[in-house]
Amino acid sequence: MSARILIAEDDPKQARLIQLYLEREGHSTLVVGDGRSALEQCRARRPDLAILDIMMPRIDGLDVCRTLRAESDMPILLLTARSTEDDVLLGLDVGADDYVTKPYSPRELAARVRALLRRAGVVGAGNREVLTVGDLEMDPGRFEVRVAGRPVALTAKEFGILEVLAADPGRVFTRAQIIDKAFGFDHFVLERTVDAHVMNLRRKIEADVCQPRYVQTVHGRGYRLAEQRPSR
Amino acid sequence: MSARILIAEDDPKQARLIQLYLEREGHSTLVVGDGRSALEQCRARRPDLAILDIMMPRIDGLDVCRTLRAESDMPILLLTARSTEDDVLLGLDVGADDYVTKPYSPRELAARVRALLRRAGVVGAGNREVLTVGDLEMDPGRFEVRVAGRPVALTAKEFGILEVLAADPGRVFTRAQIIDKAFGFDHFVLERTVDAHVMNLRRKIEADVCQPRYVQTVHGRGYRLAEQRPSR
DNA sequence: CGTGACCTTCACGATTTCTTCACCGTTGCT
DNA sequence: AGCAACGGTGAAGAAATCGTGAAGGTCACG
Repeated sequence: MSARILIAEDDPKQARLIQLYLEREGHSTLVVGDGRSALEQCRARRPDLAILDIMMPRIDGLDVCRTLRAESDMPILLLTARSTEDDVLLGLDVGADDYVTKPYSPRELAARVRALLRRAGVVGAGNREVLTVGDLEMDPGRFEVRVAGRPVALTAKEFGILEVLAADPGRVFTRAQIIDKAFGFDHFVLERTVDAHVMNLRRKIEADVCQPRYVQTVHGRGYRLAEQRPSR
Repeated sequence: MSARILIAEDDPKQARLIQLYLEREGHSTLVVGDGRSALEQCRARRPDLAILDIMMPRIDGLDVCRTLRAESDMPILLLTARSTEDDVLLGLDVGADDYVTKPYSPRELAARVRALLRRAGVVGAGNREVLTVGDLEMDPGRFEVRVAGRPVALTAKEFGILEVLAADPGRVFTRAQIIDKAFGFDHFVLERTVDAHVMNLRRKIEADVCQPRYVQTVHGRGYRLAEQRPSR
């Protein structure tokens, strides 16, 4: 349960406090004092979670968050100095997974870190939306998929893959992207593994596996979920 | 304290924002991205409250509201993009219980949700209501559970877990979520601990522990309380 | 200060799921 | 057509997940 955590906070006292608490929980920490370092270290070290103060020299936390979010799904927790709603709104808008407003209790911070870490790796944590594509319905909250009303039992990975594809029907995802988004970004598997899952998935949801109606192969690129042409 | 709330909003960011705020208040949410899904999910899941954006694909919020209102008296809150009076009038005319104009503060939204729920008797009743799932009855106010009329003595944790699951039957909860919601946000416990409690719980409420009728395992995800198929 | 209820963790085995591999048919390019 | 890269497929070993019993710890109560 230990993780590598980046702490971006320009006030050394604050940083030390956070560091102390998190290390007591068995995590290893890395402290940086400004936004640019935060960005660099996140890219280089790929921590399991980043804690970003919003007000920082050079690049502010919001920008760092925005940039990071564009590159990865790493869990990000924002520290907002003021508890004005604008800050919170902005933070979430920018893609943060959670926020803590100062002054905070270190205990709360640690708890939220813990919660975020547990949820990391869980696909669709923030994407609990009922998706419908043609005769295919999926409900991430219930871990349920129905084809033409008939429920289908999928495994975790199969569900994850379908979820990724369904997030943007018609768009082609490479195997690398699928592994990243469905399995978690620290998952090391061969790309061919995706093929195996896709096949199992097809066997469960396709009427004719040779002529997939939903999960289609794009030769040399990857897979996609076909947009269903409403036949009416 | 907790209600099941449907959020119909086509902008994922907005949806996530609302979701985060409401879940922090202890509610359980379900997000849909278009009007048709909103209608379907409302009919199928019967949430305690629906939040509808007016501008949505497929069927707009006003129509959804009108239709829902014709079939039930579920509390409905409309999100209107523009704050023109026409919209507001139209919204209320169509049977909405309240409306919030964008841009709104999440705090305000949460407050209105609370008010609506209280008015509807969902939350105000303080969960004095007895939850019934098949032959399982639980009375959170009394800390009492009965299976087929026979009272069963549960420990605090067992009761907490059952309560979390019962808040939204059919929905799958990860062990992390269960720990957060049942034990408290700052409770530090291995996820496997949940298993132990679930087993003890099953031994008390299940006729056949190997074929759980209530608390079911979802491999790779977590646990859920089965929806009981009314054998009509 | 002993007792018992409860919570948490651990360890083992059973089961399910994941991953890889090898073989072969397809596809796309020249 | 011929070639090389690509993807489908089934099987099998590896790994993850879960159920289960038991041990140790904490706390309240008598």
